[in-house]
Amino acid sequence: MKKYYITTPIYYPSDKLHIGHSYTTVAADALARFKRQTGYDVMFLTGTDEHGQKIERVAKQAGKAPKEYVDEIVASIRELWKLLKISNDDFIRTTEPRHVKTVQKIFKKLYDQGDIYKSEYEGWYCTPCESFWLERQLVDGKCPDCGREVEMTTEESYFFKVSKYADRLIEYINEHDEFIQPPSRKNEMLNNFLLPGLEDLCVSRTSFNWGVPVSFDEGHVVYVWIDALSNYITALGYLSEDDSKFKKYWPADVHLVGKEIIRFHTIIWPILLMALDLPLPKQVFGHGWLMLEGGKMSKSKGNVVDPVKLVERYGVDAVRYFLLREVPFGADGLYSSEALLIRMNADLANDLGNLVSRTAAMINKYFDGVVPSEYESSEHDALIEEKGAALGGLVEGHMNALRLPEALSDIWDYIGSLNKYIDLTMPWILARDEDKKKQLAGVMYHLAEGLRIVSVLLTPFIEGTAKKIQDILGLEDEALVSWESIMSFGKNVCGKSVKKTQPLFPRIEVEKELEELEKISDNRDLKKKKNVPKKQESAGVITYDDFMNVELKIGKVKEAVAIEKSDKLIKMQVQVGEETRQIVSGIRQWYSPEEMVGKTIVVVANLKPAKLFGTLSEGMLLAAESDGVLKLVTLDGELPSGVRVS
RNA sequence: CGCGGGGUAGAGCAGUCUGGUAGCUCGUCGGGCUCAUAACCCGGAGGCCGUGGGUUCAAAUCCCCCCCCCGCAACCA
Repeated sequence: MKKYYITTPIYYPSDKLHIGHSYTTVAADALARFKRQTGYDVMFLTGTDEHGQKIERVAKQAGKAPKEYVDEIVASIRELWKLLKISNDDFIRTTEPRHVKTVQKIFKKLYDQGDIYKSEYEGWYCTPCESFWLERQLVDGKCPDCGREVEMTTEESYFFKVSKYADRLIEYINEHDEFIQPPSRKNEMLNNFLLPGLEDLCVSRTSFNWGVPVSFDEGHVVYVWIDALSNYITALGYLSEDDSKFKKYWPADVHLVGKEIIRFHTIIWPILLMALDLPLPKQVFGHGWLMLEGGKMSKSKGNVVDPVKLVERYGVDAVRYFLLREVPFGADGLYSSEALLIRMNADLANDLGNLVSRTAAMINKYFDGVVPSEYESSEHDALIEEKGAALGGLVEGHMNALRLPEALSDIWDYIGSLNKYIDLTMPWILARDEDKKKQLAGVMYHLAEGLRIVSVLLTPFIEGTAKKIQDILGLEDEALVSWESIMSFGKNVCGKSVKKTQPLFPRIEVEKELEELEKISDNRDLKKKKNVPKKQESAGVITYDDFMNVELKIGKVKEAVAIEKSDKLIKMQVQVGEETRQIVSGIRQWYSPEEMVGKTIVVVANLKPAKLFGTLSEGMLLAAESDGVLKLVTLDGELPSGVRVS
């Protein structure tokens, strides 16, 4: 039996997943299901990438241990995949022992064979900025950001000799056109990263703990990408007692990834595999993103689409269909509620749903619900038969090239042919003449058989709907819905009892529904606002002492300039008592640098300094924002700067 | 000159590699039909292919300049 190993990226559980993640996973699922249908032994892997500084930090903010924090999110991710009918064979978490142990072994192995070596990260260090600088970056030998003294510092780290394998990788990429897909990505990787030359990669960190510990050197954790990428082989049991799956499925046939992480999958990952003396994955496919009107999805833009809500409202098949059909695979697609509703109406309700309805209704009306076995052919049959018999091959071709929208498009082209076939043969006319009963029988048979083929081909994409159609057509026998059974336009449906039906998909009034959605999102915003005070009453209460930990002081803005190249930042020199602080703030949308000068503001004086846009900020100013309007917190009257606010 | 993607009918896109009648879906207008979920089928209208220049018998397509949008990168302490 031929095998097929397909993976999704492992997702980062710092927050709930949005429709973009669902897209990748649904696409991988459709491919996995298709391969199973066509006789492959499939391994479909997904999972979560749970380490790293960011998780450590957000967990802390939530007052939880990292593991506790990710456990909850991972549970919600598993729920989501269940909801979207994802048929993954395994789910790997990078915090599982099976993964951690193997990553440690991999790291050790590479260290022992000399591909990972310990060295020192050396550079000029500016303590307040917490930054390393190269000699050439220094301005007059001082920190280019804050102008203060820097000192030569070194930090211990492990490095991976990626440069050693670069030539081999370039050669491999050039000899295997199918390795990086779509092809435009290949040039991007070669020109931007590989050909200019690779520097050895720093593969350990000492600045945080939430990671896979380096087994032979306490205090170091493995660089998160080495950790994460390894999931594709640790999940198969590589270097474990039972590596039968690894032997069976590796190398992967497809790593499906978002375009933002192609680089890691086509450079670091293959080099890691080369160092381990393992075969490379056959293909890394970087698909595009689902964009929203107004740009990329992101939390800060407040435009994240919750897949759970969509499925609850429209059903899993509508959501799956939309994702797989609407987005050109390999390029960016656009998500909008309107586009989703239009797809549902036009393709699912009108074309497919209605075709099933009218076919079932006619077979019931004219033949008591039984697909006739005896019939006469008509001049329009040939097209339906030929297209029907060829459809499986067309779809298979597209699927093998990962062209999912095109596969669906071809299926819908056939659905269109069936709808047209009804108009051409005009069965309602034939039904008036008893002599034409056999011609009518021929029409019914072709429609039912055509729909049988459609239902089989739809299975990997929208299984629920496919099963419904098969139920209506009375196709209980597995042999009648097998892949082999649709390779020819046969008489498979003859004699089957066809049920009367309810519509497969409702027609939705787009305008009304959009208004409805608008209301719902308004309500949601209201709820959010109402919830805030409640929280503070309970868990969020702080003591007086807690509050006094925050040192708020009066400050006067002496100078203010916009930071060039940044849209939002203003750099200010603020007088706080005796000292002058540099504060960087993202308020340019609301205040110009000129109007900031002379303002009396409230400053958080004991905030840890941080770098924004490469510029040091020693504190933060208070302001309030609502619905896109931001107002500074200022003083009602005059007081000297430096005075404590409490 | 940071990197990349894009500007084609009212909307969303294909066509550009390999020049030769500008195409698809939705919408819109008109017609047909009544088996069906106001659905289905047919037809029409609607495009200086971002601007300007060049190559060519011929440019959406190749070359050059410019304009605009978006994403990435750096950030909204």
